[in-house]
Amino acid sequence: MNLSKTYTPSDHETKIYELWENNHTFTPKNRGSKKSFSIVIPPPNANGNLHIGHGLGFAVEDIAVRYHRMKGEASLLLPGADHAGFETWVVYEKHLAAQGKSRFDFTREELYSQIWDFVAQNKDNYETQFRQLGASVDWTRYTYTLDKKIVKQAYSSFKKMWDDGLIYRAQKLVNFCTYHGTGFADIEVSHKESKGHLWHIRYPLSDGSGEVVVATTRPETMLGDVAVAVHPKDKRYATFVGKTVRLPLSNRDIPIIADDFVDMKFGTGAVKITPAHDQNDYDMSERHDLPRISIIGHDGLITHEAPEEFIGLDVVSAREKVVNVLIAQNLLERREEIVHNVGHCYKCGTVIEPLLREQWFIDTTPLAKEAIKTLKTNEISFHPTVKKKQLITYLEGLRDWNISRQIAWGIPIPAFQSSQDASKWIFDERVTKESITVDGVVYHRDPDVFDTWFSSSSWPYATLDYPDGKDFATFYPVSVMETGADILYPWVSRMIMLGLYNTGAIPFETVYLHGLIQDEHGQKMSKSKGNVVNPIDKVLKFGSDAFRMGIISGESAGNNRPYDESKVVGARNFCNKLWNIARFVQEKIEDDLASSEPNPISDADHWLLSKLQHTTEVVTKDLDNMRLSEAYDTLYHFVWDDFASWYLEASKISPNLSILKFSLSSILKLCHPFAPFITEAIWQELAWSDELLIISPWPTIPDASKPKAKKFEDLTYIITEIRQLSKAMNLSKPNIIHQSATIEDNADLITNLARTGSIALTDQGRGLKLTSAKQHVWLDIPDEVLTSYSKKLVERQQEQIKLIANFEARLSNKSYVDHAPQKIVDDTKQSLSDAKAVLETLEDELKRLS
RNA sequence: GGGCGAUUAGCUCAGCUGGCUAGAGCACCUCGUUUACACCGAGGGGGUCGGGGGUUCGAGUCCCUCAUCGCCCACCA
Repeated sequence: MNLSKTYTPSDHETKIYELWENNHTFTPKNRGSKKSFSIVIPPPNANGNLHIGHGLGFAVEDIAVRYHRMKGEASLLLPGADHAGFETWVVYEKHLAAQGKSRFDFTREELYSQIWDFVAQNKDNYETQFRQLGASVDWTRYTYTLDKKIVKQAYSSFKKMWDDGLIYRAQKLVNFCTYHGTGFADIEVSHKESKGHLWHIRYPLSDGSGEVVVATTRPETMLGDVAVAVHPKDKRYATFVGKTVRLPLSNRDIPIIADDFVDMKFGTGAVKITPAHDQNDYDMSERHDLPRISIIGHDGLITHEAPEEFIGLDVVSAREKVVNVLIAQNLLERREEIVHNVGHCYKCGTVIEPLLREQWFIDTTPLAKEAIKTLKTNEISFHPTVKKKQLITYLEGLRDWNISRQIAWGIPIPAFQSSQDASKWIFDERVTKESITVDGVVYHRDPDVFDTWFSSSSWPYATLDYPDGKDFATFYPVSVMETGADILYPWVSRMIMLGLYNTGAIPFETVYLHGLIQDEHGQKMSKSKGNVVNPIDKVLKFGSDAFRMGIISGESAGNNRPYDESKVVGARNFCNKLWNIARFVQEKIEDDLASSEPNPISDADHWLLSKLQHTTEVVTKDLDNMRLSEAYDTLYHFVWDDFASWYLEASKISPNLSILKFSLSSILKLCHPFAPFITEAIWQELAWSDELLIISPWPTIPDASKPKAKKFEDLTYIITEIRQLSKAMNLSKPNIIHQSATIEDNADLITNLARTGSIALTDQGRGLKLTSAKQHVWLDIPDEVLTSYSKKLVERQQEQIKLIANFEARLSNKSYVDHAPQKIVDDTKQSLSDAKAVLETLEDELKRLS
């Protein structure tokens, strides 16, 4: 074996990943075992590069899967890629624009196939990045969201809902982006506070007996007004209800109606009603049976429904012109500045227009009801728990889901419209045909595609070959759904609804939501701000293991967190520590290939074994509960502080090869889920190891002698105190005298670790007595030297006095002694007597000095 | 307008069901070439856990309230 001084990740990572892959270690084994563990990866956009959120997500997922794999469970991490309908569409449109073209230059089929190729070009890139991050995904089960089985599932979900009457087609208001030319679900609209105006416009009564002043933020929509509404109890307008006003500009007579919805306190208390361009007004039109006049088209321009002079204007120009005409006719009473919420397209920022359009909708009421019921019975656990409550609240207020999208890139909706009766639609999967003939009637294909979230709602079981696949039987429900907290509503909620609806079972047992990684200043990362941290850059710079440990360090479910490179650096250093620990152990063991069971002899051996046992228990429990950061922290300190700083140092005096071997092996196993590459790289170098670390069993640690472990523990306190005192008094190799067999037995150890001079037994103590352990140990120093330390002694004396007062007060409180658990009271008594002993020692020394 | 979260060392954060004489990493200070590691070793300084009130023998941890910051949802024209 020949390990270099520092660990160089790039020398190993590619080779190690190939080693795992070539040995098919990612494909689940032990299918017959009682337990299985599965995670299906939230498929990243096949077209894009992985971002830091994926880096975090994969780290969490891969740690969990590697742990369960080592526990001997059939473990699956299923990789995938998302065609990401709208997201990719946006990218491709930019790509077209760069070539001076647009979507209007091609047919839908042409676009679809062009984008297919465009995405395929990036596939290699994408898979390379998965490998660089060390994700132990089973490539044989790689699934693309446009794979046949996923499309098939989308169609069968659609058909089932159609048959169950949950799918309906209706002309309703749709959130429409006029730039991208497509509608969105409510949840995809991004609301932003914007400055605007509230315009007060005079609407004269048709009979000339007066006027009603309405207040609106969108004067141009008055071209589509069909009524004016007031509150039924509003005395100001009581006599107006039932009359009509002559709508300015359009010169139509429209009724004044009464409706509870109107807020008397807002504006003038009179609202103009434009059902085709406002959700509230639409709802009111349903209640009062009002017509709907669309005056803004899907192109964002004023339609022919409007008066001649406005036709073809965009919304902004139309607004300006309407206002000018109103001013000219003296119909504008005043203008008020206000701040209100306006919906925007989350991609391009265009103001979303609510427009009338025929779309496919899912009646979500029964689906949400089932989901809420399931959530309330705690069948699915959440990290963090608070998200479940939020999800229930969201589902309780859910509106029907518009699943039609007017883009070319996506799964075509398998529905055809009758050429004879526009209201008649049939389900048919022959979507590659523009029209089909059924029973002599010609039907035309719906040109729209599904909302991507609709097909991805079935991801947990469609990937596992629902309903008949072996994987479905073994791995469903998925053990952990790990994803970003930001897609709780659009994705997680729908997977639960659709999973229950389609399979009759929960889609996953646990939801783990990670927060957003922000830049180092807590700002959201975005390309436009130029503050994006590329995970692959960090992998190349610090190593894959360092990146993943750095990124999960401090991770707590659901919390957003700034990227902290110092954690990655710390993790890189930790990797190097592991490397050098291995070098040291290998050097001691040399070619001793005899495999031997751990055979603890010295106090240090017992101490190390008991620490290792405790660490293993804690780490196992934390991993079971997805407390990854805590597990990592525990391991880090065990490896660095207990094993390297104490045990290895002690081993320099008298090495126990069996314990060195056993503990290094155990450490590599425990660290493997967190740092897969370096642990495997070391494992492959070890003379005594066999097989592959990735599939070796999770460690079990034998019991050690508690009293012996305690003896070493005391030694660590004594050594630390000697170091402290030496430093404080600037001593070089102080001599030690004592009356302790433990010290006698471990004199060499103390000499080396505490850098002391001679160590000798004594009848009579002198110098400075140590206070950290029960053994009688003195630093053999003259009183003159001790005097220099007296100030510190007084400080320590004061501390002890305070402590003692504290403990005594507690123990003299009868309520405390009566109510607190016995163990707590005993501990306090122990602490008190310890503190008193320390104080006594300190006071003796001070007395002598004075 | 509703809902949720956060506020602990200079920075980023742990602290799960109340027992803490409050922790970690980084940063900072001092010393150190002891043959695994300077991506290191040893030692050290630094916090009245946002303010106020309450429950309790005991509160960073539970409750109320205020303040500040953040996120999400919502149809105030």
